[in-house]
Amino acid sequence: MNNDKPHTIRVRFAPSPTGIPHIGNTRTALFNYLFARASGGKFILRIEDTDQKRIVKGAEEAILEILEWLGIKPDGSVVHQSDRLKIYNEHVKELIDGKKAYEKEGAVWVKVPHERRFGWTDGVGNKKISFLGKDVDEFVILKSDGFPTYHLANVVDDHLMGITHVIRGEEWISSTPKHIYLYEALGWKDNMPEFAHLPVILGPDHTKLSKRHGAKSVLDYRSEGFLKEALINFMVLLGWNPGGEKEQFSLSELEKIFSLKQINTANPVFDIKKLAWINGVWIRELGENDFEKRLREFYSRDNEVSDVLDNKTTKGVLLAAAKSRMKTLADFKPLVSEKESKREYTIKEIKIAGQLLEHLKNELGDNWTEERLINSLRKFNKEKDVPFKTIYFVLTGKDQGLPLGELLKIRHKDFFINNLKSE
RNA sequence: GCCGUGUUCGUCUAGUGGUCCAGGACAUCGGGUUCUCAUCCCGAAAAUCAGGGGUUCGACUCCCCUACACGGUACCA
Repeated sequence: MNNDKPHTIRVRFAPSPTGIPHIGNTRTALFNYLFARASGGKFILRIEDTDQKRIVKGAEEAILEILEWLGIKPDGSVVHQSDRLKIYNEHVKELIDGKKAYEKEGAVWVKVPHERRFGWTDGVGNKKISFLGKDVDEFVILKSDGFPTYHLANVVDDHLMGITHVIRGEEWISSTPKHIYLYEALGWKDNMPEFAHLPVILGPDHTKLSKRHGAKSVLDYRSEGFLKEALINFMVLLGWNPGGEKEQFSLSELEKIFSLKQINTANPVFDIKKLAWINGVWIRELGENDFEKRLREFYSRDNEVSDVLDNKTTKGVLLAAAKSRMKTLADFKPLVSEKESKREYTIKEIKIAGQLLEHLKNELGDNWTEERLINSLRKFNKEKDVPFKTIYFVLTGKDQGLPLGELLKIRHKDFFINNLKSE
């Protein structure tokens, strides 16, 4: 099976369904996927459900949904290790028969020769890593519950599935000598995969990324209004850089230019500010129809926002005006909501509101157009020496927001008049 | 403790012996455009290249040591 097309690159993403993958784990999937696409190879999804006790309900569904949403589609069908117990058992037996493994305390163990040295050239950083056999602990390959451990199942599957490159997190570096030994013991030494270990993402405090500081899943980010394009762009730039000064990359672009050689060896620190920035970049990149589609998906259960989007006559101006003012899709509602909380007017502002109301009545009468409005506000600004910042506030009840011209089109003059009357 | 890996502006990074008294981006600060806020444009500040030894005519780039960080040290993955 592994020899049918020896030159085809095959990689796999092998998560265990013990929780919803956070952004770091998802980045591992992304890198595998990109490497496969960039080299014309295959990207396989394998669920490593060998630890029955720690399986979390819904975790596998979440993994699938993440890949689906991101557009990182696995090739072929999903493999479950729990379906392959017989295969692992056969290999365990082979190892026992060959005196490479032994039973002890109800489990099957392997001990690597102490005098040996196990080394490889890592695909990340292209550097040699090696361990002395004496530093590799004796380990279990088959647990007493009949399930294999990662070490055994991983090696057997990678070999049988013809995996050519094992791209995984750096927490596996010290296990790699065990894996190399297993390949040898099973007689597969001559077509071992290449190993590439990705540096893990650190939180802002330089400790391992955890829930506390942003190790959320991409599903969490999605519900906060982040775009998949931005998440992909952000993840790929954590530890990978093609060398130029370009910062914005689409998935399809990455599928062409990605390379393992350009992955850094140091641990990057997660920076939410940069994620927010790149998300804004991608929002501004959206065409009007696509922008509306994303908003409708995001606000599918919000009637107020849906109603606003249903108004065909104002939708165009609204979307155009909102787009440059958003970092996430969640920023849209505060921009358009009538119910948005307004702060208290100061005494001075109340006075100005009254004056402005008089001014506009005299200047505009019932004929409010954008041009007439702005011109008369300019006049008010000059005559009364009231800064536009204040004018904007007394007209809208907010310190910032959409431009007045757009607001006139969307909400009409009564909106302004009511704000000038209220205090 | 032991084993492994890493260390360039606050952060992401460019840089593979001379073109680097170190370039870009985010964030920060200042300015311009402007009806607010953004967008956009311009500019500033920000790294004695972790520290110390070598090697070399010459080191951010090669070697060694130290410090620190991260990973591993489970019948978890």
